[in-house]
Amino acid sequence: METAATILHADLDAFYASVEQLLDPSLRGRPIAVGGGVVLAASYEAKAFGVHSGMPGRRARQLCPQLIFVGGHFKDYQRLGDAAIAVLGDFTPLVERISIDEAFADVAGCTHLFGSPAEIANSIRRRIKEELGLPISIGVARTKHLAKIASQVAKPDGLAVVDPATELEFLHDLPVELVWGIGPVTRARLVANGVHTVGQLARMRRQSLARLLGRAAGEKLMALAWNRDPREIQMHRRVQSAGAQSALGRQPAAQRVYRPTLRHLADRIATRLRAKSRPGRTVTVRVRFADLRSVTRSVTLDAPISATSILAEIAEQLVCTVLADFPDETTISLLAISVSHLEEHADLQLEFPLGLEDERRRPGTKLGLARWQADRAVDNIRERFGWQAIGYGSVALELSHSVPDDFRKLAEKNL
DNA sequence: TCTGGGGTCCTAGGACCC
DNA sequence: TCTGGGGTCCTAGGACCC
Repeated sequence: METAATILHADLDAFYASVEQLLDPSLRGRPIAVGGGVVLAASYEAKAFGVHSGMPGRRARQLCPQLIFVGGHFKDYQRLGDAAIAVLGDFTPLVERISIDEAFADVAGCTHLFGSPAEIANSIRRRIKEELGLPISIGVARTKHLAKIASQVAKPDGLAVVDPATELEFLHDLPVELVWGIGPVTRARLVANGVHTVGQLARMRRQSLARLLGRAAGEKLMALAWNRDPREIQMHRRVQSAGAQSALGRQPAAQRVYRPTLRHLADRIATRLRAKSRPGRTVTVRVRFADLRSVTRSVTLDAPISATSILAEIAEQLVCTVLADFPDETTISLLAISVSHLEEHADLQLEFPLGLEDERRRPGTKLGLARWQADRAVDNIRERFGWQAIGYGSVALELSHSVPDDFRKLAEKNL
């Protein structure tokens, strides 16, 4: 007996743009883009002109002269995104949120209460439309992978249910790039080998696929092409890393440029790590040069850290090694810091000896305890008076950013 | 004319240990 | 002297996703 199709994938349509059109009715039916220097989201009317997220604002205006740019109501995005996901939670606790506007749910255990999966999906869509005023597309299938594909096929504002009896016919007619994990590079490789559809992918020989894409990737894609997706709904996922980055345009590779930027990035990351008591052991920096090539350097410490100044200093050392390795590169266009190997500390007190331990291994720096206390003081002041109330000495709070900090926060996952 | 910022996972080589 | 296997961790790079 085959399993029933009980996995839902729900995806709010053009989410940020839809919220803007909800808040300001004069924007409805018109091409709009959230953002300015860069497009953060585009309405369907704008997408029809080829406008998409990540696109430079100038380019978008060229493609669509009547495009309306709106600043963005980030608090409302968070509020409405949370509310939409909460509607799913009214039907089943088995909800896995993927991002602010997207989630999986397994309704196998609640069909006796609310009807078939298709009926549940319809109820969810109706409620989100009536209560929040937002369009949402839902795919229903036997696996997460196929449910996600179905929701993409259903867009905009639609429902697609894939009957297990005919799922392979449905899947095999689709273009390969709809498969999760096939991006531009992999698609190009497949197309170069005459593989355009999921069906053609499914009929490839394992050896050919492994040669083309590597063994693990090949096996994974072959499984998905036959709709063998073993992934289950995961309600609570722990995040593996926390990072921040800043595009710089074109700046000289000089300390007066990278020091304040790294301080700012380290400040943002370390504050999050301390707030969740999740210090990390591995620090990675990425330096992107003017030609968009990027280089990474990382170091894994004996003990986890979450102190702003320590993170900033390690990051600066790593950036120095990059610049020393590439002496001909005099212009940088982006700096990034990421902290991984995150540990879990129930109590921040545990980091006391670790700060001292770090001190022991890196003699000549200031006392770790003092740094820890300084961070706690800054955290406390910010908790009471806001982020801008206080900063570290050489951190440039007034750094100009192409993307507002409020938008960045939306993308942060809970540690 | 150069895509911003937050993430995940995989690969391959080398160090090191048994 | 040359040969071998297996496992873990670290590092650098790359593809992909939202």
